[in-house]
Amino acid sequence: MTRRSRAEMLKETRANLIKAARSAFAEKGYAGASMDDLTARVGLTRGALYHHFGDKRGLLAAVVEEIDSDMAMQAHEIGQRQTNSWEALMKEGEAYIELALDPEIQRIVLLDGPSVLGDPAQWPSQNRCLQATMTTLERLMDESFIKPVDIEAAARLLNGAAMNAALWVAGSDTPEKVLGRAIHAFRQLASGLRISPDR
Amino acid sequence: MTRRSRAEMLKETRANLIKAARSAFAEKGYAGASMDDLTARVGLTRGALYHHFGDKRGLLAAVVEEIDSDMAMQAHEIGQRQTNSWEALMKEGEAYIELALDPEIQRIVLLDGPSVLGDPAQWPSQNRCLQATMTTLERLMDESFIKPVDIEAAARLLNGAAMNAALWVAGSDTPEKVLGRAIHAFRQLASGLRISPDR
DNA sequence: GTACTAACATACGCTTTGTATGTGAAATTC
DNA sequence: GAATTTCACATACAAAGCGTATGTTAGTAC
Repeated sequence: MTRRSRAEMLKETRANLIKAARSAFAEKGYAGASMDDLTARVGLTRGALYHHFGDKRGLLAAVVEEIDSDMAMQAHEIGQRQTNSWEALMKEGEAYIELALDPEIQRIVLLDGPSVLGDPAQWPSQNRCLQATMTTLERLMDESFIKPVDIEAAARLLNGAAMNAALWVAGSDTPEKVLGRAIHAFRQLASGLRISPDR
Repeated sequence: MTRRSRAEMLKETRANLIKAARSAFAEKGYAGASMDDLTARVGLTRGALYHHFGDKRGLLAAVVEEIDSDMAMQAHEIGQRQTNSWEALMKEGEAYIELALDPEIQRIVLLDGPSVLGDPAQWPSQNRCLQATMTTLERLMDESFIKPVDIEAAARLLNGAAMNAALWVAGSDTPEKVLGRAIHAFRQLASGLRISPDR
């Protein structure tokens, strides 16, 4: 029998709303997205939304959490594929920059997110991207690849640089070209953390 | 006679509106600030606002331009006070971080600005902070203090790092302590651009 | 002094948000 | 297995805010 349990339907509704919100927020921006339209598009009304997420902000928080999680996973996985620890950090940073080329991520996480939810570093999702970078940095320090740095501070600045680079790339007329320049500069900056003054 | 010319009154009205907007946006955030309240506080109605700035966004743009200008001036001036070119860049960066501790700058320029007006680097004000950093970097390159880097790319990432650091500092429980950590990390990252592998 | 324009004020409609209340079906209790 | 509670929504309502269209008044040009 195709009968779905109540819990299953609940999860599906939540997922549907979040999915719709992702595209709506990405297209119209947070302020421009109408909750009536959003919910109607998945065959519901605002009643469902306020039941599940409390308010419009709550929905954005859920969306951001999901995207943030995705980003951290992908970037960290790419980093893990590297054998060289230093390259792992570099590729991870590059991955953030490239991931942020996605308009959805741009608009929702980089632009509207901070405005509505405040400093990303203090999001309930604890900014998994930051966590991932910190983990990588710790490993580098253990292996004496980098100077004894303040891990959190370094991770924050590195991430900030990467995110800003992403905005730059995405906003440019020739993203492909600018991407290369951004990545190169990222590597140069990061090299400031290394022990051996890289080549 | 205390008679003011028409042009003077116009300028004064604009200035009054911008001033009121600065505090209103800083306090309530862009979305939360009511244009009715805002204009009433300086003895006007929304009519004046829409006449001078077109719409709410236009007012924010004007406010951001003013603040951005102030920031760049102050930071650059601090940089110019240094005799050592490298220290100039460092102090300039530190100045940005410290300036951004001002809640007004935080909320308006770092959080709401990008959300409403888009990527700061593409603001009509051309982001004077970025321009200032680029100027300083160029000088450093001429004097062979730093490697031959992509000036724009380096400036963008540096600024991004600084701004992110500022958010971190401001959001922390012990801003004074965190400020030191942020500045130190900033210097370490920036050293990646130097030719001599600083001490 | 007449015509025009700049600098506002007033009035209105539309959209949107949040909340308060209703409802039916499933789950629980006994 | 009937009664009751609870969940997952829908509906209705009130309030606020934005933008626009339309006055209105004071200065300016000629």
